[in-house]
Amino acid sequence: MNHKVTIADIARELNLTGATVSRALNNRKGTSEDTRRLVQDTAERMNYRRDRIAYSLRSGRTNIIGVIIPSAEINFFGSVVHGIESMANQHGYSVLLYQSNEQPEYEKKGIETFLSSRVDGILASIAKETTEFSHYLEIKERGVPLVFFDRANDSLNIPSVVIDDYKGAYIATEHLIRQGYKRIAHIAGQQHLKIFKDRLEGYKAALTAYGITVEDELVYFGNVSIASGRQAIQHLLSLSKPPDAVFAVEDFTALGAVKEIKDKRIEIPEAFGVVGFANESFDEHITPSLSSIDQQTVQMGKEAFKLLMELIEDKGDVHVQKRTKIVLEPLAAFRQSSMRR
Amino acid sequence: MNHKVTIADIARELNLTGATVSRALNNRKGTSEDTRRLVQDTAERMNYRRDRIAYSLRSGRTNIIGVIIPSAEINFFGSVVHGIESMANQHGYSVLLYQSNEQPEYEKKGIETFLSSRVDGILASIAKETTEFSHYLEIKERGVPLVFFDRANDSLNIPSVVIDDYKGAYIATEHLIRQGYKRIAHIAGQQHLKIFKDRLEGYKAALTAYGITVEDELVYFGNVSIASGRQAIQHLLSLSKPPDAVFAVEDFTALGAVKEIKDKRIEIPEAFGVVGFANESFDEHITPSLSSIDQQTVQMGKEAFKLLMELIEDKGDVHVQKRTKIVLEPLAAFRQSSMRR
DNA sequence: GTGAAAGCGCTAACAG
DNA sequence: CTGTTAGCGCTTTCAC
Repeated sequence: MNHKVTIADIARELNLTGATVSRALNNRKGTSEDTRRLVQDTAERMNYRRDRIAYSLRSGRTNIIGVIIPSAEINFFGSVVHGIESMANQHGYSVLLYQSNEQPEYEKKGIETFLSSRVDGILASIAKETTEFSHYLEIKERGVPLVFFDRANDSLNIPSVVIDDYKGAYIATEHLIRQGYKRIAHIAGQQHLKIFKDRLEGYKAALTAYGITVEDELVYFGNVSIASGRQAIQHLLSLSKPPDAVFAVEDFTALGAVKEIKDKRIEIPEAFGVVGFANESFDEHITPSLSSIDQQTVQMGKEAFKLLMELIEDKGDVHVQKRTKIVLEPLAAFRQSSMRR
Repeated sequence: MNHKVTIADIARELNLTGATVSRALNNRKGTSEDTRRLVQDTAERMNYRRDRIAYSLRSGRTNIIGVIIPSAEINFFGSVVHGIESMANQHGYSVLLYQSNEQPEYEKKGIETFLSSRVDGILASIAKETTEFSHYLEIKERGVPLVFFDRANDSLNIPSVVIDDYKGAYIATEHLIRQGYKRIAHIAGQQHLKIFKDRLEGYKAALTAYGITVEDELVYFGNVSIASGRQAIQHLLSLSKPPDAVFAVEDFTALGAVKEIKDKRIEIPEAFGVVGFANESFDEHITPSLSSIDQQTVQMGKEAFKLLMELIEDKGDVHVQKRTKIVLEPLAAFRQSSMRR
């Protein structure tokens, strides 16, 4: 472990001063072509690497962004982080990762750490348990750019990147209609979460658009789980006029539905169609393969980073005040569970 | 955006000097109880937060570790990162995340960034395409602690945390034997990768231990994919004495095998047993659910961080030279595809 | 117990 | 075109 090479070392080596070496290394104007080359070659030879800490202290920029996700163990977020990091890397930024575990206390601690680390900007997906948002507003007050992804809160007036849940639900429902299913049910999620509410709305809108009456008894309110999907099917099939298809609010719920339908020896997709939401990796491997709606996770990460970077670079500009919301298109991922034709 | 509060601000407010404030904030000895309390209260009131950049520049410590993974999109690594970040957070460290995309060029760039950022230590899983390791050795030369997880290279003499692939394969094969299967095949992976080689060895060892002769024709060398699993089954079933069970090197291969076996109308697990490796999330949702070997991903992340932290704190100690290798126990995750009894 | 002063490594003013 | 000086915010000697 040899002593770390600093600008001063290079300066000494070449009988120059630190300032000149710094200028040469950064290709600032005011250095002769000769010295610049000389300095850069020497730096290379001595294996010099700029100290980002010192650079940051002096310049006020860290080229680091903080990212808060509920958990890296959730596929969805791993995928978004993949998009974020790829794009960040491309633009010379590093990613500091923090998990909220769905708890506001962790969120707060993460934000503390990020601010203390002087990150240039923050990307965050709000924890499920969070109901009070002052810690996010503090980021704003500190003048640090912030962008929400996936889990946003419109009332905070903070830029965000989300997907169009309403439209995704609409597409899913429309697909079932076009496949000739006559009574289409919906297994809904908790309605205090906007994404689930939007999906219910999208479902209703599609039915209405095709002249089909929305029947309350065909909407089952579950809690987003495999068990909930099973219960929903049990209930729905017990109706005097049972449905012949279901759009589930999310893939695990759809999976539960599929399992229950199979247990009841009802043929999928011939006698019963199923569509989920999220395009989980298991979708294509179960039998029958599960139709779903893709949320463009990687793209979401990329867009979120790009938006954040714009905010970082426009800082102080009037622009920053402009509320921005990027809404991504959900994509159809239809498979056996709903393809009757 | 009000001006950021510094130690100097607090000192001015209290007619003290920065040195005293710093001591008081950090509970260093040499400050009266009174001033300490006063300073801490004032800091709280003024909403002071220590600047990590300045702290790092002065102290030489960042409390940041760098983590290199192939991709955050791969479940396995998301899970390990979850373990790493949880443990790091608990110990006051932050995680800087970098994806290698399986390419050595990215690895090098990530290492550059980490060293330049003065991370206190580095955790890495080697990229598949990497065959030359000088960039990793440079970390060592720089005196920065490094620990490999999952994908390690024993010849580099660098501490690592891995799972016992040999034993996992042994357990899987033994289980099939105990379930009464008589001719057990193995779909192997590329043998230049140590993990796959170890699994083949474990398979052979289990057979031998139970007095069963290892037959070369029952070992199919595939390339780790669904398609490869299907091909393997086609080949194995065409033998004059076909197997009645298979241990696949990894879950996607096992999945391909299951699909092919089902297509051939052979009953699983009655007429044919299947065990995979990795305990992928789809395992429990396919039909029949897939038996597998769990790799303790979260635990791996936690152990890796703990080991790294020890190295960071023992730095300069003789200890550091001691080669350390933590081998985690693979866990049985047996399900329908192999449970005949 | 507190203050004064120096310095971590870098860059930006200002001179020359 | 290059050097001198100062300072980012913090901690740590060394005095008093």
